[in-house]
Amino acid sequence: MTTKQRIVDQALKQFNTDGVEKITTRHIANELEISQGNLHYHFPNKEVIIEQLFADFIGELETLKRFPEYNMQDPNEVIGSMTDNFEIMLKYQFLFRDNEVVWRRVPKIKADVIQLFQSYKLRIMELIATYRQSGLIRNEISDIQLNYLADQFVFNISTWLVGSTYVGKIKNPHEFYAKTLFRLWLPYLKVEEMQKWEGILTKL
Amino acid sequence: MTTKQRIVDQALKQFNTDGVEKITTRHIANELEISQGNLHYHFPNKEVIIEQLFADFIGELETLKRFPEYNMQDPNEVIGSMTDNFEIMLKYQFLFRDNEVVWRRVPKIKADVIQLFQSYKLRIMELIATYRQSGLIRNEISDIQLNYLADQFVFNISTWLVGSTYVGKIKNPHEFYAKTLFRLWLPYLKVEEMQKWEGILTKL
DNA sequence: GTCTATACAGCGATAGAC
DNA sequence: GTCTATCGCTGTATAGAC
Repeated sequence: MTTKQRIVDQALKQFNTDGVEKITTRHIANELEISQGNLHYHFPNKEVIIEQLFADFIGELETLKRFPEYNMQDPNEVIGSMTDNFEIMLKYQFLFRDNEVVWRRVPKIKADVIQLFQSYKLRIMELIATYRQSGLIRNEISDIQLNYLADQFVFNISTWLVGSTYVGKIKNPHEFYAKTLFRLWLPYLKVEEMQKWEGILTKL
Repeated sequence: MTTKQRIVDQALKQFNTDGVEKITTRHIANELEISQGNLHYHFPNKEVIIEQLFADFIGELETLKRFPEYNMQDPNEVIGSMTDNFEIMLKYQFLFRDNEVVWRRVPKIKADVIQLFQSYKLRIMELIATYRQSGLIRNEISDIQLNYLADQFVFNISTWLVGSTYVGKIKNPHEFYAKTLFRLWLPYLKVEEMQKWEGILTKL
């Protein structure tokens, strides 16, 4: 492994555990037992390390299957899709837990993250439309409320890493919160479908 | 106004706009046109200022009417109750936007905030039980799902200030998100009730 | 209570030897 | 590519005069 890669890996580790504002280039260098001078040879400053980590995050997201490749009529695949996404977010959790700190240092990341979640909303709205055409969704639910449902999905996706700290430790948080996210659907489904989906959930 | 109070007010202002990790005692003193030495006479360090602000936050929360004093059968009062809470959270928003940074500096605040939101969950569960007894809630909804609804309320309350930054600027965010929170109820209500409540919402 | 002055530690960044 | 040495800046904290 190259020194450059070791720096990135170690930075991620320490950002996640100790916070991006506390960890300095010195801390990272010390932990790796290399000199600061060496670290600064590879990265001129902390911002560039953060940018690299964000690029890695986006890169990993793009290795995932795309929505159309999942069979979203199958609840298990829906949960699987969410779990995959959440696992990557968990790996780069400092980007979301300390989002304000990161954004103040590297404003470009804010714009990119916002755009990312907006694209999620579009995909979820398409999914809702599909479910509706398939007759899964209750007829009494208004369009406004369905748009709200999409907002709630995005809201949960974008803030679960913050909200989870209020709840406490969980073994596999990415799996747990994927299932939690899935529960958002239930009261919007027709009764038979709701009970079927809830059955799947309790068996997992 | 005493110097001590002026320091607290100015600190809150700058923490909210520029971030608690960036603002130092020097910044606050400069902005107030007093010396650092003077500031340190009143507050030994930044942590104590933060603790003071948190105490003020709790103090303001306690001036609110308590749940039983609201008529929670009246949707308008439900929204009003949420709006009141959100307004105070908005005033002290750095505590929630930069929660991790604050907690790393003053760990006690983390424990207190977690406890606060847990007490919210209990109150919401009581409210759900009341609504259920009044026959407002759909019979098909399982107990697990109702517990989940309470979790969703707490989740939304604890993270709305984070989630709102992903959405964009809004004039009166505390009002807007109180209404948003209110919409969580709708798909859990019996149809006639749901339509009544949704009607109230669109009129506001 | 408020000021000036100062000490001290830690961070970011660079120069220069190997 | 890696090291040591060092500089300038900023943040925290204290001493002492008024």
